[in-house]
Amino acid sequence: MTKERLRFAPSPTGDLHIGGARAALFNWLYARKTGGQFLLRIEDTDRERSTDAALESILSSMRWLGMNWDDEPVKQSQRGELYKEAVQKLLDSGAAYPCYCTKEELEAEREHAVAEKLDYHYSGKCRNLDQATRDTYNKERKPFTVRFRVPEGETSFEDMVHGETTFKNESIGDFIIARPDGTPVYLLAVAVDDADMGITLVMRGDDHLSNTPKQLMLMKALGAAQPRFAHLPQVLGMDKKKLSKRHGAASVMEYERMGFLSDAVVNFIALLGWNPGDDREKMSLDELITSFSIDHISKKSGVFDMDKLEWLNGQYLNDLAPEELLPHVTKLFIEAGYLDKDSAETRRDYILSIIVMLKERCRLLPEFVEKAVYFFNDPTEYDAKGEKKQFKDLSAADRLEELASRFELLETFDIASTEDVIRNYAEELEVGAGKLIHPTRLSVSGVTQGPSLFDMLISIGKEKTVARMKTAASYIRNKLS
RNA sequence: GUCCCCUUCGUCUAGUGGCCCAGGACUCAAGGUUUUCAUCCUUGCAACAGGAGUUCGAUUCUCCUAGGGGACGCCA
Repeated sequence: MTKERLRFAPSPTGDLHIGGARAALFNWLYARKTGGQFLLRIEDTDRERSTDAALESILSSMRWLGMNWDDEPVKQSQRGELYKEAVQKLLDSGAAYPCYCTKEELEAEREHAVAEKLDYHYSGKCRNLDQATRDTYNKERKPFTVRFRVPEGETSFEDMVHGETTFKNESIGDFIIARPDGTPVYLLAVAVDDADMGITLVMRGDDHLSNTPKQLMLMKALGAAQPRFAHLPQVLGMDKKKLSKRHGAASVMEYERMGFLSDAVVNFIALLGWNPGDDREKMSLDELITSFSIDHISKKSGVFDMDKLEWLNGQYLNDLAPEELLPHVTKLFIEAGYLDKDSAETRRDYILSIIVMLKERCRLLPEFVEKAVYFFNDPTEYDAKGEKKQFKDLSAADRLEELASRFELLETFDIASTEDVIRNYAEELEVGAGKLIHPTRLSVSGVTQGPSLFDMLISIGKEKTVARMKTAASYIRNKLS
């Protein structure tokens, strides 16, 4: 069996879209699974909208997601000759013809059809022009586009996800394949490139389903081998409309910025319109490769559910070893001003301990920053609700001060000793330990929730713990006097 | 308008004629664990678009209707 050759063909007019990323991923997975080739083709024939920056952004998103490609990416803008030859070949064989209709004329035709509620196709006005007329037009240097002469009959193909799909050719009007300046139009470029690149399987969005017969006809007329097709369902936003900027985040880059892990994003995207055939949800890249199969691709378009992505990301965050999280979290801490580069080195163990305490409490990377403030800064204010409950009278201040001084006397400030202090004092006061734990937490962290109090205290250290408790005590006295 | 595609819980989905008064996951709700929060565990709510067939039997097959999407560009 010959090796499969697949391709992803983005047009560099913006960042890598979630839908595009999914198409790329499926192609990549299939290529890697079958030991085939995964090629990149940059569809930049629209010079107006294509930019190098967009191309770079797309490539970097692909790298971030963990996809690599074989060979150098092919750029359509550099293959003008190839398309010209193909157009000439089609012209010579009579499979295509020059069309001298102007944009205005065509526009009028179209408007007329719409007004009359008629099915619009190109009228075929220039289809059977005699040679004499063409000669005169050419002598006048009348600009012309090249149109493909759609043959009679029907075009059908076996789509690997939709099954046999048939189009009547009469429902397809003669379409333009080259502009007056000789540049090719999408349909032609794709047909020529897929043939030239030896693509064996085209996997792309199902918005291309009705383009497929046109490409097939072109390839046939060109005498090229035809690839197989697999059309992927659309990715929709929560409102069931095509995912776009208005849905908040439509590009891969935005998810990176929001603090998602690439593995979680890939995993989630893979499950959009595909399933492994069993109940697995959290899957590594390798698992995805071995499990991937086209017959588990869905026909139904799917909604991008951010809640589920966040949940998945939380699973990844929680399952990752602290060491693996270290670079990500350190970077964010530096950005937040908690650390500088040097102290990040020396305080490695401290950061690691914070990660251990917080990772099961976070779903997104940036949550580490907000949840870790008090590991770096003294609280500047106290949670309002907590304050109302824990700092409501002078005895709260007394207790904090008493605890602080008992902590101060401790020779070893560890989990066992701090817990002893709290529990013993609670017993003396004949109250539950919670009565001391909650105010202590609030005084040291400023918030009412977080990791185990004792873990937190020893991590912050005796000195700071004591100081913060004393500060809180005088804060209470001040407020109540 | 014409052609093509699609239709299972709010969402992602399993299901290829009996195992389905439809299973899993997210969300939500309730309970348990926990010093708090989170994690984790348990339980619950919640769907085969509608109608005709075919069949002993349809979520699964056929047809029709409705709804949604795509194409009909000198955009890709």
